[in-house]
Amino acid sequence: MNYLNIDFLSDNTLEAAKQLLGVEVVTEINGEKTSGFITEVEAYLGLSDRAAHTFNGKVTKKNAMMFEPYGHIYVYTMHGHNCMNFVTTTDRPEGILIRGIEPHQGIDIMKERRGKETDLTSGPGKLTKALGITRAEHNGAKINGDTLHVLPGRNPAAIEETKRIGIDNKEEAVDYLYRFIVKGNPNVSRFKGKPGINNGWQ
DNA sequence: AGTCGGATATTCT
DNA sequence: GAATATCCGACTG
Repeated sequence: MNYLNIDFLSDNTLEAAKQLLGVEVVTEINGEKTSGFITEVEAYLGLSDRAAHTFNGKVTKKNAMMFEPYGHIYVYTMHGHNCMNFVTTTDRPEGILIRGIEPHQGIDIMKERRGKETDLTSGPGKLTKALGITRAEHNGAKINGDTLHVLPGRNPAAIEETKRIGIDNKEEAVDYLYRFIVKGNPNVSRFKGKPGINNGWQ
């Protein structure tokens, strides 16, 4: 398979986050293949970012994976949901939260896992469930390893930058424009309005 | 269309 | 015992 080269995750996390938009994420679990194109991401910049789990270099058992080199996957649970991050850089605890994808392969399987027909992957907890991402299987795994890989996918027509979601009590960090979405794609958190032409893809 | 609150489970203090 | 990078249904307008 021609997996996507992920060396672009090694340096600048904000740039890497934008480049992830449109990338196809594929999981294959018990022979069931599911995938989707990334539509929404958020960057978390380690030491200096008050909203990050690793702010000020805090290390816990939960966030230890953020200190691994780029290409590792960090999965944590909260409120009973899993959230998936791609770890970036080699020397800093930075990463990118995958918040939304557009379903592509195995849509029927996703509907079954989600127990509903719509809004399959428009949020970080939703897409991990649709793709079958679990802490036990995927935390600490590597991108393009046994359980998850990425393919080139599509290109966004335009990228929109917004404030991040769900960090209202993080003081100055609430204003950072570290959330990137495919403009006009409905598979993102709190989508309002009408989808753009071709769902915002080129 | 927008806001609100309860459910939820794992980790950390 | 508190906190949390969420989700969904039930309200109101």
